[in-house]
Amino acid sequence: MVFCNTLLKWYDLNKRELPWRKTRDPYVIWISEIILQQTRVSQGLPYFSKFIESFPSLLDLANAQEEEVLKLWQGLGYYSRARNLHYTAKCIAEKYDGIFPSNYEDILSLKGVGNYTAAAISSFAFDLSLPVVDGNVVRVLSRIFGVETPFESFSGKKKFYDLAAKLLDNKRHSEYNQAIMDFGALCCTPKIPKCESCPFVSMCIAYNTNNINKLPVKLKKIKITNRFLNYLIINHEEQFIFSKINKGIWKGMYQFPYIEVEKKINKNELFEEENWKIFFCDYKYKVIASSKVYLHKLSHQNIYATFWFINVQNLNKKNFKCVSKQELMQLPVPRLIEKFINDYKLI
DNA sequence: AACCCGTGGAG
DNA sequence: TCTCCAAGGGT
Repeated sequence: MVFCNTLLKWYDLNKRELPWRKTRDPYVIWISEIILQQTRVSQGLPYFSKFIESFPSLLDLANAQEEEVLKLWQGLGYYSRARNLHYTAKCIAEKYDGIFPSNYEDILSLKGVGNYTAAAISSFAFDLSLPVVDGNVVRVLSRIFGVETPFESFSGKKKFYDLAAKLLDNKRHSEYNQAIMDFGALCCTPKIPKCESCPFVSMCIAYNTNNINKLPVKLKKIKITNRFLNYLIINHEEQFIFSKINKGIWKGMYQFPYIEVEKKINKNELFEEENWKIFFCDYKYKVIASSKVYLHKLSHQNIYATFWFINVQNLNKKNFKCVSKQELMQLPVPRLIEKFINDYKLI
């Protein structure tokens, strides 16, 4: 009880003005929560504005094409969020008659909505008494209450959810949930937290045992693989070969055809690659130039990408999807492709 | 359970 | 340059 009173007092003085806090429209709150998954407010804010402007209501989103949604998401990353968002909008339009579900179980069942997001929507839009447990909450609770169990583990999840539920204010749930996340984002930050102005220093176990930098305990060490992609920039009769990606992390977006190789190789080795030969089989082609090597760092991959400018004399355009510069600009592309296009002023 | 998924900013 | 990681979720 002392905890939530202190927290709410801090919030009254320090809270951020954020556009999605001005509404109780579950659609708008849902959009904001999906955008903010693993994403900083400063990065997500402009996307939120664009998104709501383009799709003011759930039915606007449901009636859109997936490509439009991905185009608006371009540059934000984790593109499955955009695909799931669109899928779920259509699902709500059909299954729930366009009315956003108002109970926790139904909200949780939506694709792209997990424990955190379901609790957030339930709390912020419908004032249900559910604690949110996100990265901020885990960090704040682990430090103040000295919880050393990693949140990723099963027992860790139970500990943090139990503790969060116990601390939840029984009147101002929604504000309490906003407060603890703002507190984590502004005061109890991952690096160099502002302990000198923290209202919980006297009771904070991490602070008083000099363990601020050790909490929260995290398990996962992700493994990063290197990939070597050679994109083929084939401009034929004012059009580029440019096709839709049908699987993987960039599914639904577009890119140039590419030849992937196992390791860093030189030009002559590349031209002797089996996949290179298969791609160009009967074509008369000439390699005009190549780009620098782009290093594109993803969460699980380092992509080393080279773009090869190639002229093909006898290209059979029926075998490829070709688009004009104007069409290309309208299509959703991963950041890597966008950077290349900008660098070479293809558009 | 363990591993997968983007991008950019801070330090 | 390098590491960490941010309003997590799906498989």
